[in-house]
Amino acid sequence: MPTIKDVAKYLGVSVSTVSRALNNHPDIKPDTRHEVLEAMKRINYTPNAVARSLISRKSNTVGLMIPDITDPFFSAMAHDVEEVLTDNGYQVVYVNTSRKSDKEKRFLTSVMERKMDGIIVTPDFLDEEALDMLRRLEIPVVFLRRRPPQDLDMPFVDVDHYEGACHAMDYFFSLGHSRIGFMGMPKYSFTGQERYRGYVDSLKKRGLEPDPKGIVWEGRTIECGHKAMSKLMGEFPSMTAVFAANDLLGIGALEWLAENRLSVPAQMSVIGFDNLEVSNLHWIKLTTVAQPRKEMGRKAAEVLLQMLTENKLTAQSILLPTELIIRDTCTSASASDH
Amino acid sequence: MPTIKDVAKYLGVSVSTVSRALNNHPDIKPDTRHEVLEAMKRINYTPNAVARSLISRKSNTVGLMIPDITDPFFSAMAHDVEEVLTDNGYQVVYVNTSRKSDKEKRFLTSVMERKMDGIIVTPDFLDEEALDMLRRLEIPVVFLRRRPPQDLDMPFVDVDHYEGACHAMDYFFSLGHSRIGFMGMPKYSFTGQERYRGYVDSLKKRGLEPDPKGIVWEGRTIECGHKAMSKLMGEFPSMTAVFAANDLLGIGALEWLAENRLSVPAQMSVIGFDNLEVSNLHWIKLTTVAQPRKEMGRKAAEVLLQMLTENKLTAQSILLPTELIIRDTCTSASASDH
DNA sequence: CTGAAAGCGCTTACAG
DNA sequence: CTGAAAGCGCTTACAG
Repeated sequence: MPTIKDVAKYLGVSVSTVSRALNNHPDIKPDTRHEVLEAMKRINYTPNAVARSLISRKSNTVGLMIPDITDPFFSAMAHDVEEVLTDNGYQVVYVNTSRKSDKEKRFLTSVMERKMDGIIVTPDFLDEEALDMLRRLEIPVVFLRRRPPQDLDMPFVDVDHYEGACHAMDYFFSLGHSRIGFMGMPKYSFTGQERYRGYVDSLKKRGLEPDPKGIVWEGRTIECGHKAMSKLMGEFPSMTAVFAANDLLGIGALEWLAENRLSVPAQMSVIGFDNLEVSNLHWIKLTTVAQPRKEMGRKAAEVLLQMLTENKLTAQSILLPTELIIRDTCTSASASDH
Repeated sequence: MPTIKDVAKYLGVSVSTVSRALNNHPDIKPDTRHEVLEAMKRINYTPNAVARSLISRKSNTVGLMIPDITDPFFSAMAHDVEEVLTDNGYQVVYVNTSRKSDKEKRFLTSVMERKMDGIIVTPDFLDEEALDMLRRLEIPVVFLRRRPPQDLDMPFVDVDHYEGACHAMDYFFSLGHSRIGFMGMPKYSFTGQERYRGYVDSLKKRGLEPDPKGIVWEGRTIECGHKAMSKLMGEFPSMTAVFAANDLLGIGALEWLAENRLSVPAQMSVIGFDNLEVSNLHWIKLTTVAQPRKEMGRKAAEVLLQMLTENKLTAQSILLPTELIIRDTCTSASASDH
C-alpha cells in the first residue's frame, strides 16, 4: 500500500505538501494540489485513517451497544443510527450485549481503547464499575431506551412508556372495562416497569386497587403470553380485558384464546404494546400502543451528532410520544361481561 | 488520558519495559511486569488501540456489509457474526447498504482507509469499480448469501436455495400437484433467482413446462404476496398449489385466500421459504423451507476467522442445507381439484 | 506557497 | 532482563 511518502517521492515534493492537498488546506497552490490529487489516483494511494486518527484524536467511529440486534426494535433503531451516522462520516461499531453485564463492560473497555468518538447505549446493568468507566470516558454518551444514572448528566432518547400504558388503559376504561388483567415483561426490564406503572396508576386514579391475581409475569415471548393468559383465566376469571406489556405477549394471549374458543373481542379485549409488523396481520389485528422506532434511532444519532459537533458532553433528552393504534381486539365491557 | 510514557515516568522505568509488560513479552522480569501492571491500574492507564494498530498493521476490526439490518434474516446473521467475532477480540463495523451501489462503494473505501482486517459482505451491485476495490483490498473477504465473481477466489457462505426450492416442489409433487404457481421476489435478487431455478427445473424434470401465467413477480413483501395471489387466481385458475419464494409472499397469499374465503389447504396448498417466526403463528402455520440463519452468520464469521489466523486470502466455501418444515398449508391435490 | 522537523502513542530490533 | 532509538503514516507549527 502506497503511503504519503510514496506520493511525495513520485512527484518530488514534500510530504507536507501532499498532506495539505489531502486535507484541502488553504496554504497550497491550486495547481500543485491538483497535481498531487492526480498522482494519488495514479498510484492508488488511500489515506491511512488509523494514522490520521492518532494525530487528530478523532477516530470517526461511534459505538452502538444494544441488547440484541435480532429484536425488531433494536434492529429498526440500529438501522437509522447507522444511516444518520455514516452519512456524517462516522463508522458504527455495534455490539449485542445479550443483556450480559460482562459484555457491557467489555464494550466500554473497547470504547476507551479504540478511542471511539461517542457512543449510544442501551445498558441493562450499570454497576459501580461500569459507571466508573462511563465517567472516565469523556466522550458524548446517549442513552437509548434507558435512563442515565442520577449523577451522570447525559441525555437519553426514549418513548414515553408510562404515557403509552395510560393510553391503553384509558381506552379500556372508555369502553367500560374495569377488571383488567396485566401481563408483564421480566421485572428487571426498565420499559416493562414503566408500562406496569402506567397500568397501576391508571387503576388507582379511578379508585381501583390492582388485584395481584390479575397480574402475571411470565417473560417477553409469545409462549409466555400463551402461558400468562392461561394463568390469568384461572386466577382472575372475571377479567374482561387484558393489557399485555408487549405485542408478543398479546399475540400469545390471542393464541390461547383462539385455542380455547374464546372469541376476541366479544369475550375478551386485548391491547398490546409495540405495534410489531405481525400485529397488523389479517388474523391478528391487535390493538396496540405504537412507538416510533426508527425515529428513535434517528433522534439518538442526531443528539449524538450534535454533541460531537458542538463538542459538548451533554444535551437535551428526548421523550417521543406513543400512539394508540385501534384495531380489532377491543370492544365495550358489556359485550364481554360474564 | 495517561499514556505509556506516564506509566514509565511514574515507575521510573523505560517505555520499552512498560510496553513489554503490556504485551506479555517474555523478556521481562515477572516482578517488574507485575509492578507495571499495578501502576497502570493505579493511574487508570488504558492502552491506545489506535497507536497499536498503526504499528501492528492490525486494526482488529472487521466490516460487515449487509443490505438491511431490519430484515430478520440479516439481523439473525449479524447477531452471530458479532458474537463470534467479538469473542475473538475483533470489533465489528456494520453498514446497511439499503441495496444502493454507492453505499457499497463507500463502505469498501472505508474498509481500505480504516485498515480493516477482513470483511463479510452481501453486495447487490458489483460493477467494475467495486470489483477493482475488492481486488486491491488484500484482506480476507467472505461473501454471505452471495457468490463472488468468477475471477475472485473468495469463499462464500450460503444456504442452498436451489435445493430448498426443489424440496418444496418435490413435496408438492408427492402430494399429486402439477399445476403449481410461483410468486417470485424481485428479479435482480440472487436468492430469488436460485429459488426460481429450482421451481423451473423441478417442473421440467417431470416433463412439465412452466406456464408463464402461473408465474408472477410482485416484490418481496406481504402486500406483494396478496397482490400476487389475486393475479395468479385470475390468470391461472386451475392452479392447486403455489410456491412462494419467501414467507412474506406466502403469508400475503394466505391473507388473500382468507379474505376470499378460500380454505387452505383444502382449496389451495401453499409453501413458503425462510421459516420466519411469524410463519409458525397459530393462524398461519405455513409449510416452508427453513434455512439456518444464525448458523450462516456463525459460519461466515468462522471462515473469516480462519483466514485471518491462517493469514490466507481464500478458504473453502460453505453451502448449508435447507429443511422442509411441514405445517398446515398443504394437502393432496385431489382435495383441491376444481 | 513549500519544506524540514517534531510528534501522536505505541512496538521492536539492537546494544548492553 | 532493561533502555535508547528508530519508525508506523500521518499532521502541524515553524522557517523561509
